[in-house]
Amino acid sequence: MRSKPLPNIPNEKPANVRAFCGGVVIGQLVKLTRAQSEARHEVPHRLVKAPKSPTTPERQLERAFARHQFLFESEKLRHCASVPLQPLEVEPKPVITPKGQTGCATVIQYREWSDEWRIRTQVETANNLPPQVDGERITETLSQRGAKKIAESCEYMSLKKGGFKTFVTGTFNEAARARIAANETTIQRELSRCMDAMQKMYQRGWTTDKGERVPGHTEGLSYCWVVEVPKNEQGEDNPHIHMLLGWAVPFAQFTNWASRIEGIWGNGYFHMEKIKDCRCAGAYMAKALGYMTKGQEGSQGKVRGNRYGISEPARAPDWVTVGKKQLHAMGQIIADVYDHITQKYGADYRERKQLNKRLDETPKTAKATRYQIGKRLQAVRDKLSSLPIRCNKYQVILKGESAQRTFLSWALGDSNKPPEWLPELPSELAWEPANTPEAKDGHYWRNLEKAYQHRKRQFQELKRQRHAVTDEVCSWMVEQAERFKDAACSAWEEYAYLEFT
DNA sequence: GGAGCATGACCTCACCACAT
DNA sequence: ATGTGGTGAGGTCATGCTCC
Repeated sequence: MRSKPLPNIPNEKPANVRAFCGGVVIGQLVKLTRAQSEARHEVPHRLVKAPKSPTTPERQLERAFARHQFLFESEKLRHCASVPLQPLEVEPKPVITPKGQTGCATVIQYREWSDEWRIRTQVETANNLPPQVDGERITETLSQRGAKKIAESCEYMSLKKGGFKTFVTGTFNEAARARIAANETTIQRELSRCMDAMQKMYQRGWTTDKGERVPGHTEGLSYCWVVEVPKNEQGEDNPHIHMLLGWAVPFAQFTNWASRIEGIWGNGYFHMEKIKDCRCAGAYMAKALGYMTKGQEGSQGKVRGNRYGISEPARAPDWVTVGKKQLHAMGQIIADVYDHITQKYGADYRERKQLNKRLDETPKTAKATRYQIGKRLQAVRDKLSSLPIRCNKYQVILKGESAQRTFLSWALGDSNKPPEWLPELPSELAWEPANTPEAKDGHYWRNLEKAYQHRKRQFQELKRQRHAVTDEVCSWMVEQAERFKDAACSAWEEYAYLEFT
């Protein structure tokens, strides 16, 4: 029986093969061709003339390999029987960071607009300088961060401000394209000029062509735009922008309003479309920017300047740190929760991923199939979003105050049975938040102190050998040490002030 | 996956001047 | 009163590496 092809069976240059098996050198066997082999069988003084089914070199080779395999396996078994196996560490020991450890902490944050709590570990990163940034800013793709900011803005607007209300597609006419190509202007510059004017119109109000006065707004205009530069059929750059506006007007004013804004744009078409379901604005944008969620492969067209923009009122406020505690066991606790969630709901996450992929691969024309996939996808999404928790290896996000309370009291070692979205917590893993780490617990201060101690030792050493140096050098050393101490102290004050006030 | 880090490029904002 | 545009001050963004 041959389960898999034999390795290294030479086809053309068999003489090169030198594999040891059962005392036979395979190369020599293979050297014999079928004709040679048959000739050998036809020796005159043998009773049996050439056999009907001669043992071919291939067959011999197979046998040799089988024998070798057998010997090898039995040798392995013998070895395993005589040498006892080392016990494997099945359950790794929980990692608990000692209290008072420098440079790491548990951070508790809150985001009001989504009513979410985030508990994460924070570690001071290596003090690496970021790369130098200079020259023109040219981007080829929308960054992950940009896509995230846009998605968050849509969510924020939907939850807090009634959502974006108008979807805009703006194009550039030939003259504008030529000016962009000639570096006379940038897309962003054109946009900011337009947004400046629109912002003023929004806040000051305006008069319709029928003489009707439309009052302005006290708050700023919410908007969010993204640039896209696909190639047209002739292979030329065809830049255009997609924009979401938190501004809509009654139907009677719409035409006048839209043509007025198109006038402000002045670079070509500025197509405005009322968003029917304001909570789905994010979907509009995602649809317009198919690539937004599709990783970073390939170029999406070169853009000089920024690739997207979000006005201040439309920006989703960031997380606010409400507490900073000892790291202690929190890193391990988060890792355990992540393990638990991926195990318990793994099937759902996998299904979501699979359905997303299938939806992506299904052509737009197959409406019925797409509808079916979409329906199942929605069901899985709903199921997952009904969980009060989501997490990755380094952070846990909890929806609402009660989930946050449940999580924290569980992490602190509450003996009550945890909800199904949390694992059992071994008692030795209970989190001890202890005292809040201060700036002094960071690497920065520790290093500063170390450096000062080093200088001090250097100086004392020199002082002991004073006879070896001149008074001048000695006083210079004193001055240096003192100067360093002053610099360190003032740097410390500045640092502590920045960090905690 | 998310965030800190430093920095240049370029944008946004508030305000002002001027035209209609 | 409204529209338009200029200006300086201050704000935002992208970038790559690193860590967990």
